[in-house]
Amino acid sequence: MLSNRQLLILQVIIDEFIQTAQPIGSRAISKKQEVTYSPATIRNEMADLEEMGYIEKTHSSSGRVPSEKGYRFYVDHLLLPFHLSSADKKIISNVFNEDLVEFEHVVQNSAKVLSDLTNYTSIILGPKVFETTLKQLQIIHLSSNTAVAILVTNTGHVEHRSFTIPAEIRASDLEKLINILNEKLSDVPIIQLQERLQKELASILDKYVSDVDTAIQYLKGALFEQQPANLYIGGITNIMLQPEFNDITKVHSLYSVMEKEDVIANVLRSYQDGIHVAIGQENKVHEMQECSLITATYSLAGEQVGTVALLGPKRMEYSRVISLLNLLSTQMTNTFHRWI
Amino acid sequence: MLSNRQLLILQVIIDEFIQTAQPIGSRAISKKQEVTYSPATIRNEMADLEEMGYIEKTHSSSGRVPSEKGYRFYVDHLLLPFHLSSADKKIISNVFNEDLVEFEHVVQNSAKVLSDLTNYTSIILGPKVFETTLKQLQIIHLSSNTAVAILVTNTGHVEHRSFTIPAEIRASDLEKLINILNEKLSDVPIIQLQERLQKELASILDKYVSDVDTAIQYLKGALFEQQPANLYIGGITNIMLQPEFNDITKVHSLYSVMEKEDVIANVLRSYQDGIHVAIGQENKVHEMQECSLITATYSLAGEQVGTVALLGPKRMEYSRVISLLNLLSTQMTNTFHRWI
DNA sequence: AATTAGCACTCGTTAGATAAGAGTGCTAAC
DNA sequence: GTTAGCACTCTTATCTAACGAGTGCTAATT
Repeated sequence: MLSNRQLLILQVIIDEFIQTAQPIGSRAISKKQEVTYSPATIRNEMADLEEMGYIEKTHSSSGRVPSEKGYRFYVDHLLLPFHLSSADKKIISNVFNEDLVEFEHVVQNSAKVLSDLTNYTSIILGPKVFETTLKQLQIIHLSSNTAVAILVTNTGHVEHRSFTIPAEIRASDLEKLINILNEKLSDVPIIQLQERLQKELASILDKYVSDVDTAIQYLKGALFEQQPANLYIGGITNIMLQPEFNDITKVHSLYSVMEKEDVIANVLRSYQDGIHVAIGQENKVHEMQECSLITATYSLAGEQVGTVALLGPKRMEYSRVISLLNLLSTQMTNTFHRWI
Repeated sequence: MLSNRQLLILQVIIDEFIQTAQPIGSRAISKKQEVTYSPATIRNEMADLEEMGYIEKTHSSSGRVPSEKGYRFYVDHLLLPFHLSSADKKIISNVFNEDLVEFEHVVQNSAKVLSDLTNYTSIILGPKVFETTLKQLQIIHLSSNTAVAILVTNTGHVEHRSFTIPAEIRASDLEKLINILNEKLSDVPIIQLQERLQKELASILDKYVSDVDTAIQYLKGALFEQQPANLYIGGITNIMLQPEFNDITKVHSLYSVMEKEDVIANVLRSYQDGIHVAIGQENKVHEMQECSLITATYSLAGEQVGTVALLGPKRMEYSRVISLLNLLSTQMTNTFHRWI
């Protein structure tokens, strides 16, 4: 469909625009080493490329700018394998060489490193606690009527909730309840906990514990209400360095949506296995339609548990970013695998 | 020093500027109900106020704008007691009527409510874990050589760290260690934990546990390294709504410093008991010198444990904000007191 | 037949000029 | 002591002209 010359010109336009954020003119293209044609020839090809929708003008006599279709084609067909510098590789692997190993910790550091390396904004969706299994459940009394419930998973993740113990539940009953639960529910996937609590265990517990319904109700309330989204955002200010975001209203609308952790978490969750690139309007969240979002998933025991993403202008360094995400998600998967 | 008329005019200028963000002219002041003088008279007084440094011109024939000295005088001498609307009061007290009581939870909600009510950015420094006491210490094994250490305080705060257990420590020793620690260290202030661990307990533990040094070393590493700052920021995008921040570079520099949690935490910690107002250059952090920061502290058992703050333009609604902070910090203190 | 040089044309950007308007300082009158 | 009046200053908005980067088209060249 596209001639080799058109491919070359499209590639040059996008590469150049990614660097400069300025419309590219025929003269500038002609001057590039790999291009051997005169500006006039290039103008003809550019007119064709524009007709096909791969590039656009900002006004009638301006140079050309990639369209979203252009970026899409570039990402799908023109991406050259990018060789990460050994410095970059080292910085990333350093994240995984720390001694105190913990999901949250690794994830947070990864977010920071990723945003520092790219000057984009990194978003990491932490492991879904639901897909891990229960290691231990504990209730620790703070005073006569308050306590904190702690849930530890096999991945070292800790969830906790404080709650007030209603007068009608006896402390000894709560103790018994927890003992039984630990015995019965150890290594059960978190996602099944609620169901198991209700269905299988109610009858058993009934024998030992009085007023089991209320107790379970409170336990559920304590443990499952308001699961936090587990989202880490790094380098959020980087977006303001991009020339396409020197308009405060654009930054404001983007930042407002970034504050809504549940919205962002849902966006990331909607991308499964592998690397995904959403360019501009391809993003469903309206406020992100001036941006590109690149996501990669990481896994634990073969099960995909989280997402690493980078948010930047449509004019992103796709090649480098994809390589970085690839490396990082692989390393995360490897590291977490070792822990089980 | 200042005549009543000058006080009145200064008050009107600042009140008006806080609302409009526009320089105030003599004509506008004269039109105010409470002012009975002609523009010419007011111009004379304004010239005097300017000479004394309370107000400034933006250019030679502009209206006047409060100087930082003016704001300082306003805050110190002209602040009228502000009557919060009952709606505001209700919104705040609702934060404390939730059932699931927990420091983090209350603090986070407070930050959100505060920024929503004011349209400024709220910053809350969570309770210093050091000033609370240990309730329980736990080690939960994840696998043969990894575990998570959990520390619960009397305030329902939970700290946790994952760590790898070195080969030279026996699991049974770790168990014994924890048992002894729980027995001996219950209700000890967290801040003293490290010291007590090292000095008083080493000898006792020595009898029961082999290679106690290594074990303690690892425990300390797991518990005390990298204490997170415990900082909650709400409504960070609100700053962009202020006309003085429609320059992207200003927003960027401010946001960059807001990302450095340790810097912000130190700033807040530097203000003790009561309400403090830092206006513009009075802020030590350079990036905040276009802003005003108002802080209030809250206490637990008579001990000040955290700080609530609002960051906005110098042109802040000081009166309302101070009332809100007062109410909120009092409520926090009361609520937390009840929990002990 | 493909490529390129040449040229008229378009449009955004910048600089300067002008006018309007808001506000001041000062003087003289009240 | 207060105020009306007026000349003056400075900002802002609008307009115009010149400039330049880049295009599209045509005709010449390879």
